[in-house]
This record gives sequence, C-alpha cells and structure tokens, in this order.
Amino acid sequence: MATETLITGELKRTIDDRYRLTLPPEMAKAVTDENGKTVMVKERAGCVSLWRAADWQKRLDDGIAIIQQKISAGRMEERWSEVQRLGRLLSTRSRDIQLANRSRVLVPEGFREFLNVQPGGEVMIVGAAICIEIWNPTNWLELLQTEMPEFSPLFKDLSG
Amino acid sequence: MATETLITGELKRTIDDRYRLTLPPEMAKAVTDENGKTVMVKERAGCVSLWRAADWQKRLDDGIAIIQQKISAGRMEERWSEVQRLGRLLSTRSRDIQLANRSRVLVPEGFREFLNVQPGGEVMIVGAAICIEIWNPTNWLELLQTEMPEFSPLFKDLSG
DNA sequence: GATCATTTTGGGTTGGTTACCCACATCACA
DNA sequence: TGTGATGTGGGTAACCAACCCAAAATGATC
Repeated sequence: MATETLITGELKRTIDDRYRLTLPPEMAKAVTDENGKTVMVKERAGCVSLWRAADWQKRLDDGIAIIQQKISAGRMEERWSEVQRLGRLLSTRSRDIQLANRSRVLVPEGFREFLNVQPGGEVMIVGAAICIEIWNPTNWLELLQTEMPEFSPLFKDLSG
Repeated sequence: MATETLITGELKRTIDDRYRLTLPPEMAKAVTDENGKTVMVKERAGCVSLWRAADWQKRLDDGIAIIQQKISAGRMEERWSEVQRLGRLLSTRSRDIQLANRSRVLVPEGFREFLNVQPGGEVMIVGAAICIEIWNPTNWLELLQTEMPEFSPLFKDLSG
C-alpha cells in the first residue's frame, strides 16, 4: 500500500457549472498514483470515492483474472447471468480519471446522476482513511445522523 | 467463447431520429463475430443486449440441449406448458442485426417499445462482460441504486 | 498590517467526437 | 410507375473535455 498516513478531513466544496471541483492538494496527492492516475468509484447513491488507480486496480485484477480463467475453462456455463450481472456492475462501478492541474476533478457523465448534483451545487469532501469520498450533502447528513452514535464503539474496536 | 477480455465501459448516447445509435468502435468490434453478425436480445423491459451472433447461438444451443435432455429423461412431464411458453419467448426474444457504417445500430421495430425510447431520446450503453447492454436511463439508474451494494459479494463469489 | 506564496475559482481556446440533418436507396402497396 | 414509409450513408455544426492562463481568495511570514 502506498499511503502511509490515513486520509482525513472534511470540507465543503461547490461543483462548477462544468462539473468540476478542486481537491485540497494533500488529498489530491493521496489519490494520485505514480502515473498520475486516479479512479472514481460509485459507492452508494449520493456518494462516490477516489482512489489511487494502481491500488484500486490491484484489488480487482486478481479476481478478474480468476473469472476469465474460469470462463475460458468452461466453468461458467451454468452461471452466465451472474457473469453478465457482475460485468454490468464492473462497468459502471469505476472510471479512470485524471486530475487536472494536479488537483481538479471533472465528475464524469454517469457519476453526476449517481451523486445527484447539479452545476453550482455543493458536495462534502471527506477523507475516509484509505480513500476520499465525495458526498451529496443530504446523504452525508443522513449518514452522520445514523452512524455517529456508532463512532465510539467502532473506534474502540478498531484501535483496541 | 470468443472474447478474451471482459467487455466493460459505460456511456450515454442519444438515439437519432431514425432509431439508430452509434457504438464506440471497440464495443462494436466486441459484439461482431467473424461473419460480421450481431444479435440483439430482449433482456427485460428497458434493456436489450448485443452479442456476437456465434456466441449467442452457442448459448442458445446449450440451453436447448439441457432442456431436451430433461425432456427425454421424463423430467418435463409436468411442465409442458412452461416449455411451450419458453418456445414462444424464444422466437421474439432475439433478432439478427448488422452494424452499419460508423458502427451504427438500428434498433429494430419491436425492440423500440421494449426499450421505451423515442427518437432523440437517450440511452445508456453498458459493457456486461460477455455482451453489451443498451438501457433506458431510468431503468438503469434504478438498477444501479439497488444492485450496486451486491457487487462485492458477487465478485467474491465468482472469483472465489 | 503588508507582502508574498499558495490555493481556488472562473473562463478562454482548441481539437476530437457526437448528434442532428438531409439526400438517396429500398421496399411495399396502390 | 408513383407514393410514402423505412433503412442507409455521410456532411457539418454544436458540444464537451483537456489544456491553458488570469483573477480572486486564502493563508503564511515578517
């Protein structure tokens, strides 16, 4: 893994009329790999995340290789519909992007609806330890209200 | 199976006034077999898929073989009406098409209503590993929101 | 508090791509 | 053979993302 320190921080940003937003430089650096690549991922409605492309790809590649192997070995004949479903999700789930000027993100087509933001709208940018999340403010607030009570026990659990 | 790499990618396209849409060249190639044939299939309301004709035929044959096996094994005695229904569905389910110039697809009569698009309307084009799917945007967003959380378990299952 | 450095925002330009449009081919049917 | 509906081909204008740069805002330093 490439990042030594956990990514943290929470801030509000507005999305440009061209669907752009700027990240703080440290965050931008944290999600950019040595080739300058980043991946944007759909997490849940109202939330997308950013990862170093290399890290993200590594997580997937092994699994995909196995699946491809199984396909060519004829071991998926009974499970085409599941393969199809996975492929479908795989396609939408993530997209390679590149930060302009080392810090500006263009939210691509397809992620805009998922995030449910319009030009000029606001989003929350949240460090999530191993990645950065971009939240629709409404969904973020919801999450906060439901999950904040769980913070203390979770923190104790993970740090204990 | 003919494709070595899983088909992925997601993009939005508009249907032109004559019910045509343009595929990206790589996608077009991925669903065209050595004879230049493609098959369009009705998946579910709001979604049709495109296959290399050869692959689709093979899938169909395999499925039919299994059913015939069951029939001759006497395991369909109670289910004739279902078999009959299947036969009926098979005939409307798919249609041979051919990609025109500029890798353009003409959505044929009968598939238009199924997709529920009108000329000038938009669709999502989604790589689904072994085929390409064309979605009505509304249905697509719905599916996305409900099924995205299932990605991880499905991925683990198929790659395990 | 003034100056400088850094970050953020806004917008101009450009090149590649798409979608809109029209012209022609084909077919069915009168 | 004419007419209208449908499929096919391709030109072109409009759009958008990538790449700029400049102004504004913010923060740091003396």
